[in-house]
Amino acid sequence: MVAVRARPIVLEPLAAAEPCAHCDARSYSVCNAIEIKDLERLAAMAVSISVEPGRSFIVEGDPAEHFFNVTAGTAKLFKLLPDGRRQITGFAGTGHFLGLAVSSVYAFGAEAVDPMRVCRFSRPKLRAMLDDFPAMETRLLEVASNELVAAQEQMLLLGRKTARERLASFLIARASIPTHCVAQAPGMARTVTLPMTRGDIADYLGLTIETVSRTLTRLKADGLIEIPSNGAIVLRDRAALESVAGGLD
Amino acid sequence: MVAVRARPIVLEPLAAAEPCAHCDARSYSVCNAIEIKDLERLAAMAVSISVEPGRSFIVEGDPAEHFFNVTAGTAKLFKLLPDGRRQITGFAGTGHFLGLAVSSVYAFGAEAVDPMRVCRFSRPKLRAMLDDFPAMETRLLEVASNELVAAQEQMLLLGRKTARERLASFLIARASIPTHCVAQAPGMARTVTLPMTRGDIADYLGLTIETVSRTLTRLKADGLIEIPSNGAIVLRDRAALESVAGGLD
DNA sequence: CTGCTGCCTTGACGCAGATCAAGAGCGGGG
DNA sequence: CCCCGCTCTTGATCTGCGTCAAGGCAGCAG
Repeated sequence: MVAVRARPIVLEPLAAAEPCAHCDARSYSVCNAIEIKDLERLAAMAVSISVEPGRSFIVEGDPAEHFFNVTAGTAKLFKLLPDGRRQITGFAGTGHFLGLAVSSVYAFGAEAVDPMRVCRFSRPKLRAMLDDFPAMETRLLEVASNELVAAQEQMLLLGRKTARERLASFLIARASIPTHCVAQAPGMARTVTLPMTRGDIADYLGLTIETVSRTLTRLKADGLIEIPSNGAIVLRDRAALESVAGGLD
Repeated sequence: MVAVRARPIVLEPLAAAEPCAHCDARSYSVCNAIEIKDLERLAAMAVSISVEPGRSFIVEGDPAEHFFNVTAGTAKLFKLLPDGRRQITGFAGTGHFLGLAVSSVYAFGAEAVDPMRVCRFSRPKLRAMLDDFPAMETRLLEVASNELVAAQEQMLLLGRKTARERLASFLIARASIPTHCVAQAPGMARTVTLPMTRGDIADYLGLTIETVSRTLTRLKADGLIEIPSNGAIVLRDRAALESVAGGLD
């Protein structure tokens, strides 16, 4: 196992509309602003890439030449301090759009958490596409607005919540991601799958690995969750978790 | 002095293009995507409002009926937990656009820090305007992208930086706001004015008032800053501050 | 002038979470 | 099968920042 940090391998350019029309991610993503008849043009500019776990496909500070669209798997997005401290600013799952930045360089890095597939677009080409299809730009603004709201929520978490509240908030938020939970009834999802490590969770919540581990153990002892395996957590008392996440009791 | 929390008073609807064409904020703001000949239409839908210090003009959870554009003064944007813990997610100065949210309710509150003027737009009207002028939507996406980058930077600060690093970062960031510093040469601004209280700074940086006060005192003792008055700080050693802000030494 | 009211500073002390350290579980390779 | 490497858990101790408490100081009203 050598040179894992090398650039990901380009697999196939998408020649026809086919791949976009049948893409799993389309219904979640910005692409759904494009009508089927125009999908061919979108497909022509996209390049499908697979990224293996641990490999990074966006490097903070590199020239921002591409946009990405996640079609499978999960990425962690992060910023680093020179001494190695890391803050994960978000996890990008299926349908997530990456690379929004006016600047000429990426403001964050991105690395695959599990086996991923992404669609890659060149910035100038996507810009041209946006000029031709204002609906897509509207959709993009919508996405950006939602992320802004999520970012504000995360600032509240990082600035003002306790470790216990952070973990509860994290689990509740994860439970509402369709891809990553086994839904019983709407809003009643019980089992949350966590593709990322404890270290990733710690860096996302502004804590250490040890505190994450201890806090999960305590939530389990309190009967709020079960931990069947490292990659899964069962929400036993969702109402109580929500109340903890909101800063009550 | 009673009922300070009441709704702000509407002053004058803007009848002609005049006020927009001569607006101090136009060059900073999204409005500069609109050509002069179309400004009249923009002016027709705007309502100019003045907000006195301490008065809130956006309430978290209220129906999101309006967008705002700051034309003078500074607002603090914040989220609250039920027990009163507060996280200020940003300060909005002249030219800042507020209210981006797909949701039907505001995701944050906004309160004037100093005497403010804002332009208010109804959401449906602005939506119609955006459909007619895609350039404005493009500009808005640009603004949203920049805020997203700033939000990620703030997450790094809140999740991973020490109190000293947070204050240094805050002062450096403030120094690059044209309205709030006395610029000597480009990038060489020395005096930063701080319209907000220590409590506001604390809630912005995820600290307490006491820690903000102590940390500023220590930065002063170390010769990095001077504190001529409560509302102003002189950056004596900008390079050293930048290095502290970046997590070095 | 005096007293009041906010805001800020400073000091003493406590605690949530970080750090340091030692296993425990577990999957993969030989 | 055992060994190795990795992640996770758990315990002991430390510490940066929060909490509690006591003034200082400037602006304003009377």
